Amino acid sequence: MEMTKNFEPQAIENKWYQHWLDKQYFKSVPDDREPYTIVMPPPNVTGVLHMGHCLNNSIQDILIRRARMQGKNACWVPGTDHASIATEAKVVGMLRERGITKSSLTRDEFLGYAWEWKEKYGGIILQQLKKLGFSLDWDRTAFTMDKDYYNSVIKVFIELYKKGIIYRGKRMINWDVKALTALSDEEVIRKETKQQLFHLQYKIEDGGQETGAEEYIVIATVRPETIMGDSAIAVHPNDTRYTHLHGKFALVPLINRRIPIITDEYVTMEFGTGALKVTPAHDLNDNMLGQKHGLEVIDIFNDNGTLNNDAQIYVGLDRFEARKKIVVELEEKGYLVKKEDYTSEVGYSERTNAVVEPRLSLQWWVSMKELATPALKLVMEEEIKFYPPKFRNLYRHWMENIKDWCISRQLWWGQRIPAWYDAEGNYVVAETREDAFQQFKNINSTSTIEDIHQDEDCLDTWFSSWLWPFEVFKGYSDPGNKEIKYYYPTDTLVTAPEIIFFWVARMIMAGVEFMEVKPFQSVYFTGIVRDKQGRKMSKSLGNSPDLLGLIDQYGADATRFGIMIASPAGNDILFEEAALEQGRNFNNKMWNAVKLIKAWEGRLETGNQQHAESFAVMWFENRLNEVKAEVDSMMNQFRLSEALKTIYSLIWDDFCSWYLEWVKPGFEQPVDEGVYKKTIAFFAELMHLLHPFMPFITEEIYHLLQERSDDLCVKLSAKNLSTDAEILKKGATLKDIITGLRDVRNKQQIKPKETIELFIDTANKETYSAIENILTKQVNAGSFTFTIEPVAGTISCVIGKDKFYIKTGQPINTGNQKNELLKELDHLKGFLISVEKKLGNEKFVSNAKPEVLALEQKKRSDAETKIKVIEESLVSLG
RNA sequence: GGGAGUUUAGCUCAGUUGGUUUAGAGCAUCUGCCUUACAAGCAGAGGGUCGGCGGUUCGACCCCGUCAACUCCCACCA
Repeated sequence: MEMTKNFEPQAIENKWYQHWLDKQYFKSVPDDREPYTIVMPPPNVTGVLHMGHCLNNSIQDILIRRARMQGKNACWVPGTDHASIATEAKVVGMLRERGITKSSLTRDEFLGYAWEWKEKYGGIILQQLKKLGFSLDWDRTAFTMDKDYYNSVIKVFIELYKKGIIYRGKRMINWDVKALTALSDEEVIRKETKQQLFHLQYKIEDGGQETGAEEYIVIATVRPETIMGDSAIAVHPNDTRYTHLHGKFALVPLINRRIPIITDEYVTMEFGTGALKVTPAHDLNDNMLGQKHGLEVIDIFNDNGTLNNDAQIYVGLDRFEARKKIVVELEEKGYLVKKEDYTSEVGYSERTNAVVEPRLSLQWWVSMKELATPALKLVMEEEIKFYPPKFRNLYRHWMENIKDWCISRQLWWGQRIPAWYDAEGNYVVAETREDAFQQFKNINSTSTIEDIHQDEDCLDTWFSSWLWPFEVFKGYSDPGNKEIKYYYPTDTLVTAPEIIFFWVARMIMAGVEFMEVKPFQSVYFTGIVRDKQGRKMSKSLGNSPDLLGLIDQYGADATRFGIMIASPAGNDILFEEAALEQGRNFNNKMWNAVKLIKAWEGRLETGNQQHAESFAVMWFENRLNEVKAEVDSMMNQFRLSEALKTIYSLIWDDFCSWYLEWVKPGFEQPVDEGVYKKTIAFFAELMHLLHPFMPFITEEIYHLLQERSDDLCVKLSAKNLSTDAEILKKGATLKDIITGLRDVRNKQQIKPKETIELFIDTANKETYSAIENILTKQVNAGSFTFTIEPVAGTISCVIGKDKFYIKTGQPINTGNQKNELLKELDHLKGFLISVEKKLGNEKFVSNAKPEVLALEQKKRSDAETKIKVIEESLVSLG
């Protein structure tokens, strides 16, 4: 069979992915095996594949494929999140293009369009994931708005309400005065904005009685139009400028309302005048101060940002118009003492670009304290392990300072809040209208069933995704079913640290609350994918590479390699296309190794095995086992990037550069069949080891190596075998000698094709019997002779404790050689001095552990021997 | 403002309870090779007072203190 010059991924990727699907290798059903479960963090249904997904899911696929090959029942659940805000925005945008406004539609009409949109465009990302070879159980594809899932979210709401954990309350939220909706913090964009800071003076009530002059206190504000909502003026308790005013009252300009002067350490003395006007209805911090000091809350705005009756003046005027007018009036009446330019961050609505108005509003909340306590404990006691562990601190800090969770959103796309209101404004929480009606009757409401209406708002997306690890197995909607009992708790959650609070923490809470068991054993936090300059990849910077284009160009395996090789757990990864090139080159390396081995097929012989070949086979077998154990240990610690590097080096260096060169026959020479079979077996094992990282090429090579009826994808790992340290050491020595002699050849500028005569002065002749043939082949030596004295007219060098003499046809550059030896001698002498210093130190000798002492002594004697050998060589050089 | 983390070769990172030859890898660089698997390759090499200073110790990349630089998270200084 003819193999292409280089590996061509496109040709084989679709073939194998389809084959794996046809064979249902990714499908999981409960059985007797140990389960290994991962639930994929559901991407937004509107999402398209980017680097973050590639990294995240590559890691999951590596874990899942490895578990599958270890004989576990691997189950990886795909799915998407309805992403209420993002999706609703997309649908609104789509409607706008068609000339339809959301406000012209009924809720049902809008949802009709939304579902239509979801069916058409949603889940593109899932198709894209297939391109990367991810072994997800597609039959399990879940969606947070699936019927059962939706119902579970509603039932969870009702359950928590009944437990008193969910409540309705008036709190500060971000209000969009154009869209007339609350916004989540994520939808608020902060922008540096040029403003003016106004210094206003408030008259002190009964101030300046001693002097007879009127007394004022000056505050600084960027929002003079809100003074009518002021409830206090706050100063720092230690601010001596205002000590005499503690406990007094001031009068709000223009409306002359009497407000107290309070003290609070929150006030920064250095800022502005050190006096702060407190407007609890229109500023989050002021609201906090208001609650603390029991201040009145005066809301002076309507929903649309105009002033209401409580403002008393400028009623009906827009807030910014009112600002202009009130500044003029304040100035005219002498209240404005100073005006300065000032830049600060102002929040704008992501969708309407309106300046966000902090506003008190009735919303639904989840009380977090009682949910957080057990969830914190699980992580602190390492019942749930975090990788890397530094995130435990972050988690603890947040959980200990947790705030209640606002879960209502003024959106239609999502689970509709199951709260019902009667004509009198009473409310109940119920799954259905009928149920709600019954409850109203019980509280003697006079409303008819037609009078009552459901809450218009829907729930925060995270209020559905926090159920993900168990509800994908219907753990809540069908408690105790076979699947939830088998798959839950899941094994590893792989996610970004950015959503540790939004999602990870809440899943832990939900797991404990509703399943009474933690949702996963461990959490692996990935890094953030950055560009070469360390910038976060983002749409606006335009620095996100075209992932699908890269896959086309380099292949899925190379893409996976490129992103995994540079991503230690929890560290950000700097993405470079060069890493993908490295992956592509690695593919070619393996591809060409297959070509080499396949070329031997026609010239197999039996009973021709050389000493050298059997050493090579023995050595590689041990080396392979050694690395397999290392890889296992790294994988168990989630050191995936290191594991991949280790496998890469095993294949490229140990297998291709050393082993294959050692067993490679000369031109048109026969190959021993035993060696050939062993080589095929090694290669297959290497593919097995690499498969979780690079599934396509490994499966392809596995089948190219020999006709098979099985597939690598589901091939079970063999037990790890023990290794023979002696053979490994001998192999390492052999490598050192070969490298050392090649170095001499290079430095002496001996042409690669020129053969040399090699003489060896060694105390361990028997060591060389096994490796002699390999050695001569690898350094292109025409002869190999033992000697016990220097050989005249040769280049000498010392490797380990053995001396080598190289005879060549070329004239010898003794100067070069001498310099090399002197350099080496210098290094050794310096080293010896440091060791002797240590051994000459009485305290070291008496304190160090015996094995450390013995080691130092060995270092000394080794160094002494080497120095002696080099000095002899120098003497013979003259 | 609070908290956490990072600082080791030109770049990206390893370095596992302080002692395993005066620090390792990949990429990049340099030198020599179109050697019958692979030039997207082969062979070899160079390159680091482990951020600064101080301390503990017989011994510090590793432990402690301090300073500096950078990063992230939380917190809407009006």
